[in-house]
Amino acid sequence: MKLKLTKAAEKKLKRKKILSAGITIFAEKGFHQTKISEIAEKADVANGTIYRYFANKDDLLMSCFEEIITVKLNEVKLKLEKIPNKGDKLISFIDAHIKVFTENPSIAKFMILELRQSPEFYVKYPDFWPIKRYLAYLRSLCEEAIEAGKIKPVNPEVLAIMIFGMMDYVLMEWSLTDKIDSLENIKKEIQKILTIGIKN
Amino acid sequence: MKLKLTKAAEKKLKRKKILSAGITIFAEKGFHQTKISEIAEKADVANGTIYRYFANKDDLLMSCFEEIITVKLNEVKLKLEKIPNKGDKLISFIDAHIKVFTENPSIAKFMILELRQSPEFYVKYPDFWPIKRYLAYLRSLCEEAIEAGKIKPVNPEVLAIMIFGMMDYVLMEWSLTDKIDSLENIKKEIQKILTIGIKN
DNA sequence: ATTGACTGAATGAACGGTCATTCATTTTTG
DNA sequence: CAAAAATGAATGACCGTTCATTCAGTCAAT
Repeated sequence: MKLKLTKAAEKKLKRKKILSAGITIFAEKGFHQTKISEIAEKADVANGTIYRYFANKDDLLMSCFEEIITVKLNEVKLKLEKIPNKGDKLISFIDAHIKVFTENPSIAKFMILELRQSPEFYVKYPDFWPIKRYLAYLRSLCEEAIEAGKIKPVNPEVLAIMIFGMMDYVLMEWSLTDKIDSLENIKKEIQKILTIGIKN
Repeated sequence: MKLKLTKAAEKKLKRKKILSAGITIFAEKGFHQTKISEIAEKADVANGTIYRYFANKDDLLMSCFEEIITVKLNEVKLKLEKIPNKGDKLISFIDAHIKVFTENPSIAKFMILELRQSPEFYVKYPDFWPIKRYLAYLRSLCEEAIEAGKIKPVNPEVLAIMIFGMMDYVLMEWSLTDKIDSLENIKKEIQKILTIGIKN
């Protein structure tokens, strides 16, 4: 028996297919090196079809971000929900972040490389910047940890940005070279440095 | 009396002029949004002249990086030379880095934004990646501090990447928004967190 | 059950604007 | 007056986007 899908469901499915192809190819080649025609081919649709789902190439990229951030933020939240004490979540965040963003290679590459290349879009569409939601969540973890007295009363905004930036760059180096340590070691090192500092 | 320059000196001067125009305009608009003709105009040369000094647009961008990194790395080194004890340099690095990369707005923007957008070039020309020299210096500071017993024996490679990435992202947020604290506060916060950690 | 008109999705060839790059010519230099 | 350097108009490749056309599914009428 062939599954019968409603029209709306089919549309959503095709949209997802284009997004998924976009994520893969943007990750592989970067925004400017990626041709719409390549994404179309990978998604098994015609060039023009993409424009029935997305206004233009910019919009497609931003939608890919949106998609990934939504999915990944939920995954991270889910992982951290299991931790009973609110104040303890911050340190586990590093764990969850690394897991969630490295388990699928093409998504990892998309986030790590494409995101880095996107101040161009940050400047263009500041209101739709999807990372803001992710950073806001991280900041809320910092605030909770401070309130719980688990960590020192530093500026939560700055701390969140520091943690995110640090992991972003570490993961970029990790994904582009093979000289750097294993992720497991990196994770431990980051957690250690962040919690107790480097001072002897 | 008009200064007489040798041919070689004049050539170097024109090269610098093009580089300086490149840095300014790349910083303003990003690589892909910048037209060679704009750089030519700013540098007061013809389009074609640029191609007598640089192989192509990629090469020009990479040379701009090269130029900035060389100059700025020297400035940072100079600042840190004044610190007598080798082990103490690492914490002052944060100070020097922020000063050197924010004192000239267009250079700051170039480094902070253009560098972020360049994994594309990192992948294309890994051997010429100029940031490597900067990171290598930072790593050597970490190693010295460890040897001197000033900081805990963490992995210096990872620590250098963490510090660089952290500052890169913080400076990007700082340069693109006005919500974030003053640089002076940010600097202190980073140094505090890095030295003594966040744990209560 | 068959027909055929209707609808909106999908198509992909073609368009058009944009630059990076070239090179025949001019200008400068020594 | 060579030779080298600089010029900038012209070239042509590239690719995002469009839109006239095709196609597939739906359904009302017979």
